[in-house]
Amino acid sequence: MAGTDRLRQITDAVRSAGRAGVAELAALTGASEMTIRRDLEVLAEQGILERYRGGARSLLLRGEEPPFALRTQEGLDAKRRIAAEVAGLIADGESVVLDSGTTCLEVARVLEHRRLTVVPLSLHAVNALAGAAQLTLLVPGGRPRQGELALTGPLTQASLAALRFDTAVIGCCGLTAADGLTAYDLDDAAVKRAAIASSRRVIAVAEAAKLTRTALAFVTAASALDAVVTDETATDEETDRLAAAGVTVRKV
Amino acid sequence: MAGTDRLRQITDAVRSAGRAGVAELAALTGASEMTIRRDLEVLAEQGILERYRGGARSLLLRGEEPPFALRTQEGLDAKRRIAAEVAGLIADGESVVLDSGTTCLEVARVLEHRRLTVVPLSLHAVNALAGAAQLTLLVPGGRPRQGELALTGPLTQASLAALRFDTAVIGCCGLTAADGLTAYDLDDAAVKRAAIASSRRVIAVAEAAKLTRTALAFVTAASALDAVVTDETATDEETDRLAAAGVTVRKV
DNA sequence: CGTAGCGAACAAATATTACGTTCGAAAGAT
DNA sequence: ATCTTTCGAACGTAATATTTGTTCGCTACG
Repeated sequence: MAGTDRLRQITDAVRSAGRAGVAELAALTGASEMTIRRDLEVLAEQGILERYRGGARSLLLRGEEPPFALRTQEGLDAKRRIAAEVAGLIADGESVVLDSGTTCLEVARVLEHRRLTVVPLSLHAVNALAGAAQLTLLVPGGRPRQGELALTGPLTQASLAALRFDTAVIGCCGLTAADGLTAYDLDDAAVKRAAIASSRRVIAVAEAAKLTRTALAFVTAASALDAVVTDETATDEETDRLAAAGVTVRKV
Repeated sequence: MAGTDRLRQITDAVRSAGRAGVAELAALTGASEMTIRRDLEVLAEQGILERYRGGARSLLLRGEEPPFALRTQEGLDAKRRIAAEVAGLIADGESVVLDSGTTCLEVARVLEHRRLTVVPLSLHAVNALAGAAQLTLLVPGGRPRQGELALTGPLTQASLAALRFDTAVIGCCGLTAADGLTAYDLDDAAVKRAAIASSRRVIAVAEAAKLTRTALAFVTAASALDAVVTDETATDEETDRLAAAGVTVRKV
């Protein structure tokens, strides 16, 4: 799909200016106005922007998390490498709780043909694993959040409380030695905590960018993590601080 | 896809004869042997048949339930009509538990844009409803059964026990006044019972063919049902008996 | 060790999707 | 109320993906 690139352009333009006109976007992308309108329709459906006559305004507040569909594409290579590394840390036969988020989705894809018990906390991962014959898939209950399809709420908490895992693979929005592992969404954070509480070992996955960020909801201190897998662009400064907190850090 | 028709032909031929050769199937369908081999590969992956050198043998035991992918297509019209009728019986704002099975999947599709709280017992229905903005989707926990993707097990039971519904829409494998509502799978039957136990009103959906069948696992007596929606090809004989048991019967 | 069947690789045909253009209708401006 | 602009449905075309057939070296089985 050549349109993906254009959708990105439109999203960026609308987000940075707050709003943009159809003609303007057509000139920017080189596509016809009709195509732009169709794109805007798609993006509006994803909740990324809001249409008005003649253009669209951004619904993405600065500082807010960009939508899932966008994040899946970003740094895909790094995510794949991280996922492969995580897969290497998990032994056959283990039971694993797999957090929501795009990085964890890549982990799901890598685990598809392994002999494991996996409990994914996002429907995206559930779908990725639904066809796997070897793997024992267990779905926790919960309310899927729009777009993200992350399961949260009392049903999720109850499901996790009823289970015990060898390993938790946890994604995050921010992770620093000082502020610990943080998330944007409070409900998500509660689920992550429940997953960690039911697990013997915790592996956090975080692209380099996240090691310099702190999000709203505190999940757990860095010292509670057993391992962090990040990508090679992470600075030693950050990773050394995590290592000092007693975490095994892997850059890939 | 023109191939769907051919897959059906192959499935039928292999099932009725027990096994069939590649050349034979190529002659039957008018396709090349290579195409037949590819088809057999697909069907083998779905667990419908088993390949051997020169052909394939059926894995579908007589009397056993055919796989999900096949059943979705069968009597689709009747299922759609039944689904529309069920949708009419449900008022906005209700909370609904929606059983697994192909007929209930059609019900899910019809409910997509309604303002309801829906708890589907199959991941197929979950996926059909995941994009719906109006609708409050709640996923029960559980272990998805291969192909069917029906959620079963203690997690499902626990999720259902924690909820109360206005309406349960229940599918079945067999439904007669004498034997009640029955299912092929014991775990499924347990989930159906739990769903019924948490619901104020129970609507059963059943194509006409099911009104003459009885499957292994007993779920509930016909008298426990509030309504049955079936298609027009159902005989009065059957529907009258159900009506006599105190069930409202709708033929569409 | 020969032969029938297999499946990878390539090529052709076909279906699907994306895109642009036109045009009648609707929204907003004057 | 009228005019202008934008919208989106409908259609045709181009690009792309999927399906199907053919060839050919390889493998399993007799």
